Amino acid sequence: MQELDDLVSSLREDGFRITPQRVAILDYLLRTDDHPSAEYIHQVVKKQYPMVSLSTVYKTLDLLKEKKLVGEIEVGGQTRFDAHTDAHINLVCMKCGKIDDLDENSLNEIQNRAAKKSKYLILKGNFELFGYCNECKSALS
Amino acid sequence: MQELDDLVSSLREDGFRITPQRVAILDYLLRTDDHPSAEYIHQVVKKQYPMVSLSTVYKTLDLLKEKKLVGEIEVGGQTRFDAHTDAHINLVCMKCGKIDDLDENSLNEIQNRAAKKSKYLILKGNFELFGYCNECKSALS
DNA sequence: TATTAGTTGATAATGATTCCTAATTAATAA
DNA sequence: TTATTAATTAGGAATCATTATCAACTAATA
Ligand SMILES: [Mn+2]
Ligand SMILES: [Mn+2]
Ligand SMILES: [Zn+2]
Ligand SMILES: [Zn+2]
Repeated sequence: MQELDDLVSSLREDGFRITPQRVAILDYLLRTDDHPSAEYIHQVVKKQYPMVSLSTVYKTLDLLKEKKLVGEIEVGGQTRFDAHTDAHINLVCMKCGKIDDLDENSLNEIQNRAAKKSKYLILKGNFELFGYCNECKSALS
Repeated sequence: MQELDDLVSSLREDGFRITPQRVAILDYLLRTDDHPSAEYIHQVVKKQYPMVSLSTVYKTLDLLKEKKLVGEIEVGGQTRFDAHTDAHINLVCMKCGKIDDLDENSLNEIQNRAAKKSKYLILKGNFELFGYCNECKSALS
């Protein structure tokens, strides 16, 4: 994938070492829209690279967050990660735990207006809607 | 305060027991706009009611969440609470940890539009902007 | 005032995340 | 290609916010 190669090159240019662990984690994050937890990323990546440790997953995620290649949202006491870095809505199903993305044009404008009104220097925004997904709401007790 | 009395009455009508601990915790949440953590609520309430335990703070917060009298946002690995239950933006300072409220009319409309587009049954929304508050951005290294 | 089911306080358990460090290895140049 | 070395990793221990447990207490009711 072109995007993966570009990002890997840019990490190397920034002086970071390119390890198979880092590439595998970034590759998975770029391919999925699952909003996986660190634990889940570990399970997935281990299938292809059984040597990857959970510690390395956490450290790689820290690196990718710092480089703004992934975002994070905290849900139910754990952090879920997302390589979809434009401002968007995350729909969180409170029953099955699924998280879906939803584009919403007005978010950037809201963010700019908020920066002006509040005098905060805004670095990122998280927009979360909690409820039941289409499947889970049908199966409500 | 009238609002406190009304809410206490409504809790009693729902069959919950009215204890001094519960009243003190709800009273503090209604008076502050601090977005306190459970630990912080415990510190504050203990000054007036030294017998309140942290366990009780957590259990009371569960009750108030269930009754939708308080909302919660997860920030930096801990939960912060808010009796301001209308849809609004929470501005989170990543340096000093302060959280400010900011009203934004379009949020309810966004939420309705998202419910239609996604087919989710939406139960609540959290809108968080992260950055540096006016004081902290001036003091940036 | 007695009854009793709901509530509390103290403490243990849990679990996601962070910390620590010896062993490994990606990157560079001889 | 091989040697050098500082960055990175793996694995386990530590942390800490939250949840679970349960005997003692008490708000509500009659
Ligand atoms: Mn997303
Ligand atoms: Mn708020
Ligand atoms: Zn669902
Ligand atoms: Zn600040």
